[in-house]
Amino acid sequence: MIESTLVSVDVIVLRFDPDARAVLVGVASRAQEPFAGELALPGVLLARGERLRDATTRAVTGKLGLAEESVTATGQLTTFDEPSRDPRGPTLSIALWATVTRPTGDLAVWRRLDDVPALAFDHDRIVADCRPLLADKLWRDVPFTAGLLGPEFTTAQALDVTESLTGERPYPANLGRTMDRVPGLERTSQHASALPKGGRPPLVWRFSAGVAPA
Amino acid sequence: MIESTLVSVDVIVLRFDPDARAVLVGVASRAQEPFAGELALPGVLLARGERLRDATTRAVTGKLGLAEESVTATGQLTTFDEPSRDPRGPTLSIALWATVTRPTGDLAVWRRLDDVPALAFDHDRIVADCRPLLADKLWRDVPFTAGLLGPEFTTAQALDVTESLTGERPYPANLGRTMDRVPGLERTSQHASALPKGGRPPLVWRFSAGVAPA
DNA sequence: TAAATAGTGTCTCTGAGACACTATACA
DNA sequence: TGTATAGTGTCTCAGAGACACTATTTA
Repeated sequence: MIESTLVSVDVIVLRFDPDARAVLVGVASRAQEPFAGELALPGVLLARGERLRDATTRAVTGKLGLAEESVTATGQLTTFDEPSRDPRGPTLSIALWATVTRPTGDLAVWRRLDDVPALAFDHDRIVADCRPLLADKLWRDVPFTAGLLGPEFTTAQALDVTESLTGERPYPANLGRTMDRVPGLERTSQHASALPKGGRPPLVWRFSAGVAPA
Repeated sequence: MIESTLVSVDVIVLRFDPDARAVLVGVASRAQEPFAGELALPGVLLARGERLRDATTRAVTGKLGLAEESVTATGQLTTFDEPSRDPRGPTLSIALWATVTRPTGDLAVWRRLDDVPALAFDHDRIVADCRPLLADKLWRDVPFTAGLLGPEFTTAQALDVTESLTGERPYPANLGRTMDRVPGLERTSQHASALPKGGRPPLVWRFSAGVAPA
């Protein structure tokens, strides 16, 4: 019988912060060696028979201190198999994404996706390699998009999220046409509450019931 | 210490057969229980510290009986985590692709990608879920494309491969423009040898040295 | 010359990008 | 009325798709 590899699950936890007008990544200070005290992506060892989705939730709740209900969507990215990535020995790392709602009283350090600090293990590489994959999901992967933006949002917020993920801010008219083609997303005629600094109140976009997160 | 999950690697082995004018998948009859005698994708358990690339080669050589040199390119697809997928107990399955050259004296059963027979485990599902991912790689993932078609090929062969993977046969002129934009692929002015049934001899496309498989 | 195959020129349609212009709020 | 924000109409350009037409071989 072959001795099997350990499998860890490392999660890129994303959240849109309307005040910061940016997508944030949740990382946490490591409690134990190796890399104690350094920032790292939340990760756990996959238990025998455990689903990836469950391990993702376990990492987000256990390492970032978020409530289970705040996880709005999850999914796979890629697998990293460099044997020396963990000094304790060879482990496979399955990279996953999770979108979460604004947390209350969590342990996480939230940093802008375009300004992620140095992380432990090979987590810098995981973030770098997975960023294009995440950017590609926006407006194409409906659960990802709905999980990130929530059931209702304005065009300006959609612009902010797009800029955070792709690095480029599209023209509003063009983004509007992109959104018109997203299944389950509809342009409402409802106006959002007025802005603090004046200006025309924005219209609201809404994901229909089957698609929107709880 | 958490008891860790077993990780298996299941490979979708692809090869272009110019005579059949189609992309073929290599499967093999299982030698042992469970599912002894049934066809299955070549797969192995990932050893501790083993790279995915090495496990892929091991599966292709061990289960299909191909030479190591016939593997021209490999890559990741997705991970399947359904706990009941293997009756022996919960295992994670990492699906990978490999492209190979025409084998000599192998154990494999080669079937057209559009006519894959019923397979053991959840391999039907793996093939079904991964087909769109494979189709998406053609002309976009250069190692995949070069591995499948080899260093030199004709437009007609490119049409056959495209039809096998996507289900639709493009117009030659349009496919030519797609290929013009593939980095490392060049349209030569060299004619292939004349055809058995008459007709204009086709031009040859060539992958440049750094890109083409050995 | 007919049949079979290969290759090209070009029209159309769609979607991304760019930008000027219009609309609606607060001070 | 000025400033700040939001939203729209439309031009342009690139790429996908479609197709008619031309080219080169064998029988």
